[in-house]
Amino acid sequence: MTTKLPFKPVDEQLAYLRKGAAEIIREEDLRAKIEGSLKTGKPLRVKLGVDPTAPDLHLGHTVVLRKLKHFQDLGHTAIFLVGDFTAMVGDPTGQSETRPPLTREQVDANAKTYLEQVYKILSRENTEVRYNSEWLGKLSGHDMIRLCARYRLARMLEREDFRSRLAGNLPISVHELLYPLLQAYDSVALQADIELGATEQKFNLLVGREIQHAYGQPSQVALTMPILVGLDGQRKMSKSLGNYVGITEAPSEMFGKLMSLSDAMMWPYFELVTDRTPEQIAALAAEVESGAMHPMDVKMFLAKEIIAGFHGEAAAEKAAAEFQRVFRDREAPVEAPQRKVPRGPAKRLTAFLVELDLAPSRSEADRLVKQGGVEVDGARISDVKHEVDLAMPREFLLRAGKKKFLRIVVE
RNA sequence: GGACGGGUGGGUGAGUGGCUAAAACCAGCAGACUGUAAAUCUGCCGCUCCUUGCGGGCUACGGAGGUUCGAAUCCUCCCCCGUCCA
Repeated sequence: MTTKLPFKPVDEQLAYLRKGAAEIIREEDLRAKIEGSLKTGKPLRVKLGVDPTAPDLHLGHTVVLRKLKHFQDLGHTAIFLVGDFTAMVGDPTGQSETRPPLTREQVDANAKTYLEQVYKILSRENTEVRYNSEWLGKLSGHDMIRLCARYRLARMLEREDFRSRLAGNLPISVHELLYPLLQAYDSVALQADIELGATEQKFNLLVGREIQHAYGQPSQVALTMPILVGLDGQRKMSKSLGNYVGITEAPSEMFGKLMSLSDAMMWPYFELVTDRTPEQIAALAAEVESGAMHPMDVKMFLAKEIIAGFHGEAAAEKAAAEFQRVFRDREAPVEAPQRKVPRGPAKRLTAFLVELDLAPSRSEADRLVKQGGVEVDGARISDVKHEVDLAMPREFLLRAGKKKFLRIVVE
């Protein structure tokens, strides 16, 4: 036995890939493709396309990236497709309204930041990064018409967001209909064997299957991942809803956010954003159920594990310790972010809060103080007229609301 | 091109001349209770000024003008969305 087997057995691969997946269309096809690659020794081409619209990734984005990594782990080819061309079209998926297209500069800048973050999950060396302007930018008018001729309007309008917008008398621009076709054409150009996406991408992925077929290629397998519900436990994690955990956020920040998850919500998180196996997760759930473990402790595992993935073990431990100290033991944080302030005459506390970005407006600061949400060195200040003495160099801890702390250094 | 309906605060959505900074609900924020969870309760929820008061000023109902002592509400023009017909 000198030849090293590049791929694991079919069933083992399948089990690994199935983990956390919402749907695999069709699973038989996936099995066949894996078998084929075992025979020929050729890795499968797995495509994940992203719109470089939001350059700040959050945990929601990592769900599908993690699945791509799984393919990578198994020795297949991860194709990270930057939809630089399609971003300028604006993907309507999941949007209740037309998305504003981006300019070339925005797209380039976003793509760059995007990739840096992506490599926190994917292996840099083994990822094939492509830009779809490479082929979409070269399509002639004739090519476009040929592409459009391959699909039917009625089928296009079956898509949920088109249908509901139509029903709700909301605008649909014609170019939005092109988006699924262009995405499908990407699969043709890349000769994708598998395309990944969130469940909301299902329609687009299926169009890919049909278009590939129309262009004489075998249809890709569509593998969808569930959408990660945000911290509010209600809606999809997204930056604009503010219910997200950014992957570049500070460990302590992440920790606080993850701990604010409801108990029930931590299970999907274990499943979708950690590497625990379904069996391990089930075992934990059983322990919580039986009372052998406190849900909060389990949630702390979760938080630590996620943070360790982005910031390392040590940082995760530190964040956990700090969390315990501040919130469980109600002590002052050791590591509140510091802010240096020049010496000067005394200042209204409310004005000071706005200046430090602890409140968006003077009125808001006023409310915060009146409602007892502001503390200086642990002492609640509820007098709106309170003035902060900045005459002499000194240090104090300022708290605004539940989570915001700043160590103020007057110099 | 024609006929008709519509555009209100972060969202849904009331409101047809003063009592409306604009109902209600959702979201959000703060406090209490907790495990910074959830649930619950209480309060807040445009900006700004101060004498922090059921206080003053400013801004706001697609845009611009106009009528009026007074406009989200009436008029004119414009922009945007949808429906039906072609």
